[in-house]
Amino acid sequence: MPVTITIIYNRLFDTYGPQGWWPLLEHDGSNPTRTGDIGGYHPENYRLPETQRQQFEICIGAILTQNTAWMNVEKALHNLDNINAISAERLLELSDDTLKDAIKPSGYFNMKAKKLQGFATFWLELGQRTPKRDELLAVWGIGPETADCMRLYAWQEPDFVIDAYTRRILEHLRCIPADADYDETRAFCVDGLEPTVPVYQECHALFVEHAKRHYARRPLADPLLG
DNA sequence: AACCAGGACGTGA
DNA sequence: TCACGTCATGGT
Repeated sequence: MPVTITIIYNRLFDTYGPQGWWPLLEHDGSNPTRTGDIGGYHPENYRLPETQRQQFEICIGAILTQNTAWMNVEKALHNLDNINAISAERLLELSDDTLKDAIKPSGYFNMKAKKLQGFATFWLELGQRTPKRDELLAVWGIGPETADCMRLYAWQEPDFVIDAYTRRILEHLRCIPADADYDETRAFCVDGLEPTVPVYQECHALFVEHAKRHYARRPLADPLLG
């Protein structure tokens, strides 16, 4: 009996419950918010984002979190918020040095400053429209995962997100071959899973939560070793 | 104190 | 196509 994505999803959801992604700096507090080291989650509220500001925040967060711990991204987002730069117009008004300084905690600040400026320009050209996946991929600095994150969380389009954690888990469970690429991994996830935005959002977030707990690359420091 | 984090791009073979 | 180097800060 092969392990299907449905079985995995149901077990993860039973274990961890709704994750409330994508985390936002601020949102309607009437909905339950996960407390802990990192705020901003909004379990069971699938109506976010409700403003263009939140939509833009998700997009730049998706860029800033490339190969970077979310905690560091949060610092960068707070810095940008403090200079009122969570908006395409304001972000483009910043000098390179000001922008780099604000996002420094998220690492790769030279690259990411360029990526944010490129995306902000694209955002303004886009207007109110929902970007197609290919349009996002054509923007320098936006690859498959970032594009899917933007569409799934910022624009509520049912694009399944594959990240390193998802690959690691599915490979370990022998659901996909070791050399599976993005699209092959995505095909496994999409096949059999209810193609709705809430399910896709939760599934991605649940993979991350599960991997953080059980798929660390190396064991955590053991006090026995001094 | 090394190891790695919610990737993407440029390069050479 | 593809394997590999580069980008960089901060938590554990």
